[in-house]
Amino acid sequence: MTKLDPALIADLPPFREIGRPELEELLGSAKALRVPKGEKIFGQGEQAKSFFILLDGTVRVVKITPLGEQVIARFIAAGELLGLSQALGFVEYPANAIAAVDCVVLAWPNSIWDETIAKHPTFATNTYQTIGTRLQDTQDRVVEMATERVEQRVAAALVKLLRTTGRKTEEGTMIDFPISRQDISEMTGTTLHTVSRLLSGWEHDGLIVSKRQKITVSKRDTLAQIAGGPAVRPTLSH
Amino acid sequence: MTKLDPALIADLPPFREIGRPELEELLGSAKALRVPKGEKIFGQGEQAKSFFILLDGTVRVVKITPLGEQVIARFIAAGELLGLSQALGFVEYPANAIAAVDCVVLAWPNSIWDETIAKHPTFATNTYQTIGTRLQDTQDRVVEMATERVEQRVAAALVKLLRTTGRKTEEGTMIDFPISRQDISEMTGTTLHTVSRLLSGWEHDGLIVSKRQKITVSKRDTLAQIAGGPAVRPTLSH
DNA sequence: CGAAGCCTTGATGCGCCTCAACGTACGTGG
DNA sequence: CCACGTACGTTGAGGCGCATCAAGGCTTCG
Repeated sequence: MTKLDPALIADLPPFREIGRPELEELLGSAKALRVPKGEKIFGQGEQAKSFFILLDGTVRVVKITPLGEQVIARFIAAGELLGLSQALGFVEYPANAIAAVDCVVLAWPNSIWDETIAKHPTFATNTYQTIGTRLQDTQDRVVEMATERVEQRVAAALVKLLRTTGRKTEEGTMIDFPISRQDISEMTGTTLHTVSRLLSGWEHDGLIVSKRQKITVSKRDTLAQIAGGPAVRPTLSH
Repeated sequence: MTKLDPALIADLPPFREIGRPELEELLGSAKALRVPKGEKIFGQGEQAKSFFILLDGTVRVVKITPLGEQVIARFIAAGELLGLSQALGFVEYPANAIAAVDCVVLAWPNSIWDETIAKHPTFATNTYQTIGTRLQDTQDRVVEMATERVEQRVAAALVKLLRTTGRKTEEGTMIDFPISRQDISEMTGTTLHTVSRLLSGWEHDGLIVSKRQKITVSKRDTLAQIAGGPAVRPTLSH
C-alpha cells in the first residue's frame, strides 16, 4: 500500500491546524477506500468500528424503521466527517451510510479515537462543533415537521441542499448528485407523489428545471420564500 | 454565600468518578439557583454564558418559531445537564429552558468548560454521551414524525415521559410534573384538541386516568403497543 | 430489446386541523 | 371567603391537505 499524501486532508477543517509530521502519523493508521455508488459505508445496527472522512462524493445517511420505511437523516458532502458514533458513546452505527455517487473515504479505527482527540484538541473541538451543527439541523427539522406544510418543507430541503452541495450552472444552481423524488420525500416526510406534483408545479412556474434524478434551481429566492412560510408576517395584533 | 456540599453532585453520573477535593474545587465556581415554576433558566438567542445541572425539578426546553409557534425540544429530568451549548460550539442558546416546576440548578460559567473537560475526562465522556443520546432521541423523533400517525406519536411521547419522569402510584405510573394537553401537542406536532380527544378515548378505555395537568398511565403496555404501530408485523413478502 | 427504475397525473377518501362554543378548576384580590 | 378572571379541558361540525390507489409514459442499463 502506497503512503497517503497529507495534502489530501491538510486543508480540511478538522485537520487544518495540525502539523505535517502529525498528519503523516494520523494517515499511517488510516485506510483509503473507494466506495461505488449505492454501496454501504456502514450499516445501521453494525458494530461501530471506524470513523470516516469523506474525501470525494456524497453520502446519504438513512434510517430504516421496523416496518421497512426509510427516512433520510442527512446528506454528507465531501470534506465532512461521518460515522462519529464513538464520539457519542454509541456501540452501533445508528443508521446506514450509502454512497450517493462513487465516493472516496478515509477510515480510521475507533481505537485511535481517544488518543487522537487528546493529542489534537482542535480536532476535538472541530468534531464536536460538527456534531453540534447536526444536532441543530435535526432539531430544526423536528420544528419544521411540526409546524410547516409539505410544500414549505420540500422547498426548504431544496434550499438546504443547494447550500451544501450546490453547483452553479448557466441555468441556475444544481444539486450536485443524483437525487430522486423518493429521496426528497424521505427527507421531508411525505410521498414521492406529492414531491412530484410540487416539482412539476415549480417547473411550470419557472422556479426550477428538473430531469431524471437532477434538479436545477433557477429562482432560489422565490423557493426560499416558499420555504419560509408564504410571506405571512406574524400578525401580533388583533 | 455558604459553601456547597459535594454530596449534592457526587452521585450524579457526570461527577461520579471525580474525587472529593476536585469536586469541591468545581463547586467553588458553581452558583446554586432556585428557579420558580414558569421562569426561564436561559432563553433562545441569549448569549450562552453558563452550563447547568438540574438538581431538582423538571425543565421544559422549548423552541419558538418566527411565527410564534412553540415546539418542545425535550424535558430535562433532575440529575441531567443542560445548556451544553459551549460543548457544541454555539454562541447562543438555541432554545428556551423553562422550569416546569420549582427547580434547583447549579450554574457554571462557560469559561471553565475547556479546563474542566481537560481535567476530568470522565466528565467529558459522560457529557458527550448525553449529547449523543439527545441527538439519537431527536433523530428518532424525526423518523416518528415522518412515518407515524398522531395517535402513535402521542402514545410514544407518554411512554417516553414515563421512562424518564414516571412515578409509581397505586393507580399506575404518573408523569411527575404538571403537563397540559398543549404541552403534549407541542411535543408531537399536533393540536391540543387532537390530544384531548385521544386522551379522552384512552381514559374511556381505561388505559389512563387524567386530571388537570396530570396524567397517570395504568396500562403502559397497551399504550406502548399503540405507539409501536397497531400490531402490524412487517409483511416483507408480496 | 426487455426489464427495472424513475416520473407523472388523475381520482378518491380520510386523518387531522380549524373554527366554535361551552364546561371546569385554579388563584387572586376585594 | 367568595367572585371573578384566566388557564385548562372537552366536544361537535366542517373542510382541506395530503396519502393512497391506480395507470401509464419515459429513461437507463444489462
